Amino acid sequence: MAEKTQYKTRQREELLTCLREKPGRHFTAAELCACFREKGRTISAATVYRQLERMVDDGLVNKYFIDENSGACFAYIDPAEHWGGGVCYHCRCECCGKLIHMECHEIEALQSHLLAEHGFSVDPRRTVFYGLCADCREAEA
Amino acid sequence: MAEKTQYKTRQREELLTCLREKPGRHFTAAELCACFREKGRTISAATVYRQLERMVDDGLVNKYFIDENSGACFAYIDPAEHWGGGVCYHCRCECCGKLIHMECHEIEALQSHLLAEHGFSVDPRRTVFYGLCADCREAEA
DNA sequence: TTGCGTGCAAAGGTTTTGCATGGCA
DNA sequence: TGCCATGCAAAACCTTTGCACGCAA
Repeated sequence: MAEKTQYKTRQREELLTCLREKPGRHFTAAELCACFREKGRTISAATVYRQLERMVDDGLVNKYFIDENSGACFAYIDPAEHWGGGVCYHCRCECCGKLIHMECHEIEALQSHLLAEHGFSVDPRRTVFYGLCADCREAEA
Repeated sequence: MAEKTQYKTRQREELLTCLREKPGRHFTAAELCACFREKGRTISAATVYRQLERMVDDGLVNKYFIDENSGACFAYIDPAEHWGGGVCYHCRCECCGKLIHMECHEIEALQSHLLAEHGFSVDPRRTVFYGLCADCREAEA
């Protein structure tokens, strides 16, 4: 992956810090820019995108397409907390719109099954389970 | 869902015709506009988006995000393929766009697990597994 | 010093919105 | 007739790109 020399610039380091501060949480590019602004630091949107693209290539960060109304999301892959590649799945409640992060062995097992028995390799970055969350199911009853 | 009166306009009917002509195939908004142009018919992009949004709300059409570099895709939901008896899930190949219909006990088992252990009730009609099909995985290797 | 990274601004594409007009029921 | 849908254009967005300058090694 990381074929080219990589400089340790201030922007790159602070970007990684922002991402690592909330492990498992996903950020849009705009949210990361805001994260810099809150700390009185600066970064340009172009740099955010360029660095994130590189981090995705290097396997440091995952890119998700979850929310149809905003852009792509990025999340740091915590090697300590994540098992099996550091990917979590997402569930979207059709009723309240809530997004649920889920690390679940059964989903991982299904992923293996689909690959082994159906030849289909699931991409967790884009796969979202749609349905009803516990709160909304309760409210409906 | 369909709360408001819905007029049968020329544009709406022809849009549905375009979508139904190639069942299971997904179209971008731009492709649908092109589809009209080829037939010597006209429609504005705004109308395409407004009608598609409504069709998604009404459960006539699914909205997909397959290609990160182009926009959203829309596909007509063939009622014949969605019988009431068995649970049918869909897998979408991100590479060739193929839609795979799948009846799989493991997926249903996962569905039960998510409901029992996580309180999340999956909606199979809207949930799509994105990834790579067997053919495209082979081609990549 | 060398060449990669950055910022800025402009361009690219997709999708949404405001407003006047047109058309269905 | 009363609304709703449409078309057009502009705007809003997200993301990429070109170019000159700055900075890490």
